[in-house]
Amino acid sequence: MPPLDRSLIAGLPAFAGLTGDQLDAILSPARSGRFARDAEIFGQDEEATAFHLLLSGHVRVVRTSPEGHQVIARYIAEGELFGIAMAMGRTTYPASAIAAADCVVLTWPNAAWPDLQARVPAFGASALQTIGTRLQETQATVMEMATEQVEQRIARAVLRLVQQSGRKTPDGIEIDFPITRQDIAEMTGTTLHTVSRLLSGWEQRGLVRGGRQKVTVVDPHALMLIAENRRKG
Amino acid sequence: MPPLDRSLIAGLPAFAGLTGDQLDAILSPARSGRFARDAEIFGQDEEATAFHLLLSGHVRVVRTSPEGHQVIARYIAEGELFGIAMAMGRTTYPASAIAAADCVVLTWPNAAWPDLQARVPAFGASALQTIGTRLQETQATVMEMATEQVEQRIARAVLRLVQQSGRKTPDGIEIDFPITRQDIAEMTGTTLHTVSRLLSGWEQRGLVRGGRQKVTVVDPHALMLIAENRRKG
DNA sequence: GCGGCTGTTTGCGATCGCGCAAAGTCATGG
DNA sequence: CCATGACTTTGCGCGATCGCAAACAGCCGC
Repeated sequence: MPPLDRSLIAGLPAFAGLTGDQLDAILSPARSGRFARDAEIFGQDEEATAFHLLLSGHVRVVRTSPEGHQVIARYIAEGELFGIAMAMGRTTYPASAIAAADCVVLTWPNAAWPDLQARVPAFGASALQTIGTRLQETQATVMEMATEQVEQRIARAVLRLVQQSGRKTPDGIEIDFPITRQDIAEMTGTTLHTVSRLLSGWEQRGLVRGGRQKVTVVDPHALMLIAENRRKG
Repeated sequence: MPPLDRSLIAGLPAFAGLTGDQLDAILSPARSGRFARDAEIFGQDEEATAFHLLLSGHVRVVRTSPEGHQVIARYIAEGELFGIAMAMGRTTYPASAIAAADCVVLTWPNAAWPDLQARVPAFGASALQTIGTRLQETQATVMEMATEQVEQRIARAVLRLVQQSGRKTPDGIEIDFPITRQDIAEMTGTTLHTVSRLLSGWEQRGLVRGGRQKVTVVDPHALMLIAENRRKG
């Protein structure tokens, strides 16, 4: 494996303020790998042998129920840790991680964790914070699913995607990795039919532009209004 | 404040295998407090100044949306940590904690965290694991809300409550703190009317026995069947 | 350039669960 | 012992969303 350069991670918020030595300590047990789109980085219920950081690309974290239903727990953006099941005492991954686009991933064997945490305490803190933030976000998702209409949830999901991975185009802001209606349905707990219908409606009203595996937001403000549109309560 | 005795926490799984000195180190910055039923232990969006451990009683963790909707994120059982927002870098509590029954709570000021973690590394690991487990559970909740019918979700919620806080009675296993239909609705993302209807139905079929702020499970196995009853997929 | 595949759109009927409304019923305090 | 309030039950109608089915459309490889 080639030696990894600290410039790979020096700019990441997770490692802000670390010394060069610390960066090297972090990188020395790491390996980097490439994953083509749709490749599985790790699978649900597989033995959790490593944890990961996404250098470039997009990763979809998917949970599959015993009945075969899939739910997209989240998309991982560049610079984020993922697959840190082991940090919380699990021996298997609770979800699968799929490359939503071509990816470059840093991987550490779990065995490196104690030493890393000892040598770079900020790394452990970063992991704790990552998990904590996700807990928050996941609970926010629960609230949405409990209290909001499908249209609001989809609006929120699209806005989140655009915010996380938006790319400006002449038409508006588009999500810069391929995403299907089915994917959006699996993020919001609905069906691709309903997503398609809603998006079509928005497109007719000029809020978004659709396309094959593509969504472009033309009028984010209008989407925000839809997301906030209270009904119950 | 009275000196706290290590026997308070010596038996808790979170502190298994610690020495007496470590237990004392953990307890020395802690204070204990009592909360009557329905008292607020901390409130959502309040400044997070402390973290807590439930010694006895039951605590309900509630999130309220800007529109005023309430969702019960979880019930805290005896021996569990809660309100550890600060560990993940937050300055305010993301939810309220209400005593669902009379409670005894240990409280540590946030300032004690770094020292504790240094002196008793297992304490930090315990916190990380607690958060990790909750993330798992919360994601499981998202899956349920995305893929299951209301009846299944209620069955699951009741089973979880019974498992966590069940008490045997001649009639069956009852939840050993007061819980309303409204509470169950807020756990499962539905309305108290629907919960009431479903529970009435179950009662007629002899699966449960209802009562004012009380649910007794007569036939857990049948409830499990309902919970697993696949429909979609 | 042409299948064939994958993803998208749309119609329609069924239904689950909600919202509203009103009537019980149990516990508590005066 | 009764009044009061909190909790629960139940009926009814409606609407959002699903499930099924079928037609369409962009993209890839041959």
